[in-house]
Amino acid sequence: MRSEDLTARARIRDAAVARFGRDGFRAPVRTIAEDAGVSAGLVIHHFGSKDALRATCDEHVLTVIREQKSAAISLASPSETIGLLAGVQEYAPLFAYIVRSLLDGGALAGHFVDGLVDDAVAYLKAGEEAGTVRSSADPAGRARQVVATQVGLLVMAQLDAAAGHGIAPTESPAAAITQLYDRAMLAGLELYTHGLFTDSSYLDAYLEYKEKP
Amino acid sequence: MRSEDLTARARIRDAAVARFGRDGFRAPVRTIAEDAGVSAGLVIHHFGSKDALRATCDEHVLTVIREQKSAAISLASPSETIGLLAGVQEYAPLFAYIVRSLLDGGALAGHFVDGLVDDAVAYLKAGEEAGTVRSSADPAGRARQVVATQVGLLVMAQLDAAAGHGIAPTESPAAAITQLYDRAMLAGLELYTHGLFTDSSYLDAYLEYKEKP
DNA sequence: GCCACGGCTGAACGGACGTTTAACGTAGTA
DNA sequence: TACTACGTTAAACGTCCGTTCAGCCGTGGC
Repeated sequence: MRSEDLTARARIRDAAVARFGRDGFRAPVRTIAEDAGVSAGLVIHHFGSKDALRATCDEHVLTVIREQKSAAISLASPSETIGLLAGVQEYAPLFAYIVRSLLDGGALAGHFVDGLVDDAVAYLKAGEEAGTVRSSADPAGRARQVVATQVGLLVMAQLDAAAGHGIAPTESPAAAITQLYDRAMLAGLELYTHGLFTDSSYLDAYLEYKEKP
Repeated sequence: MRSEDLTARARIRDAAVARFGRDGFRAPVRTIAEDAGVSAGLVIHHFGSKDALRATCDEHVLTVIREQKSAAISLASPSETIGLLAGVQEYAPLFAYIVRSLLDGGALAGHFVDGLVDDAVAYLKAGEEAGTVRSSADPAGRARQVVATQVGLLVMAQLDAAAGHGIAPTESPAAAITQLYDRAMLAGLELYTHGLFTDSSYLDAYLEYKEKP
C-alpha cells in the first residue's frame, strides 16, 4: 500500500480496504480512522456513511482489478488468474477484501466472479482454438464450474484456517494461495486431464434423461 | 420443523436455527425469542449467552446430519450428497444454517465439509472398486476438489441471489439446489467424463516440475 | 394452607458503534 | 485585516443489542 503522502480521503479508503479485508465488514469506523491516522468524524465527513465508504472501497478495488487485468492480458492458464493479484504483495489487501466480499455476499463479489467467469470463458475458448482444450456443449457452464472450484477451495481454506489448520486467505493471501495450489494442483490437473469417470455412462444417462424426462 | 408441543428450550433452539439460517448470525436474540414465543431473557436463562445458543445450534445440526447420514447410507452418487438434506422440506432450515456457517467461517462448517470430503473419499473409492471411477494419485485431494466445486457453486448461487438473479440457498434451499444442478449438471458431468484438456501435457509438465524444481 | 422452586417476563443496565454537532485552525481571497 | 471555505477534531447523541435483575406465577411437596 502506498503511504504517507496521500490525501486523507485516499488514506482512509486504503485503510478501510485493508481493515475490511483483515477483520471483515464489522470492523468499526473508529478502527479504520485510527489506521488512517484521522478521527472517526472525518471518515463520515468524507464518505457520508460507513456503507458509502464500503461502496467506495468496492469501486476502488474493482477499478484496480480492471487496470491490473488489462495490464496482464497475456496470462498463462485460467487457473492462475485468481492467484495473480495475491502474488504481488502490494495487492494482497485487495485480495483479502475480495474474499471478505465473497463471504459477505457483497455486490463487489458478484462482479468479481462474473469477471472471473467471463475470463474463464475466453481462456477456454482460446484453448479450444489452440487445440489444448476440449470443446463443450455448455461453455459458460463449464467456465462457471472451473471458477466455482477456485472459489470453493478459497472458502474451504478460510474454514481450515479458522479451525487452526493452514493459512487464512484473509490473513496472508499470497501464502494462502501458494498453500492452496500445493494441496490442490495435482488432483486438479488430474481431474482436468483424465476426468473422473472411466466411461461416459453417467453423462449419457443425464443426456437421455434430459431429452425425455 | 416440529411445532407446539415442544419444550420451550427446544422451541428456542429450532427458532434460532431457522432465524440464523435466514438472516445470518447477526440476528438479534429478541427476534429469535419472538419467533419462539418467549422473552429474550428466557433465551439467555436457558443457554447462558447468544454464543452458547449458537454452539447448541451447531451441535444440534451436526447431530441431525449424522443421524440423517447413517439413515441414508445407500446414496446414489457423491454429487447428490449435498443436496439430499435440502430436498426434504423439513430439513431446509438446517441446510440454510449450514450455508450461513460456511460463509461465517464457523466451526460447524469445518466439521461439515470435513464430513463431505470424507464421504467423497469413500464414494470415489467405492466407484474405483466398481470400475466406474478412475484411480487417482491423490484421492484425498481429488475428493476435496469435488467438494470444493459444490461449495463454490453454493457460494456463487448466494451471490447471484444477492444480485437479484436466482434463488438464495439461505432462502429456499431446496429450490436453490434444484436450480444449481439445472445450471451446472451438464458441464459438471462433461468435465468429470472427458476432462478439460485434450492431452496430458499440463499434467506431465506439473509432474516433471514437481520432481526437479 | 404454606413454602420453595423453576419457568418465565418486563424493565432496566451498559457497552459498542454509527452519526451529529460545535468548534478550531489554516489557507486562500478581497 | 477581515471574511470565507474547508479539513479536522473531540465530545456528545441516539440506537441497537446482549445481558442482568427483581419479581410474578404455577406446580409439587410438606
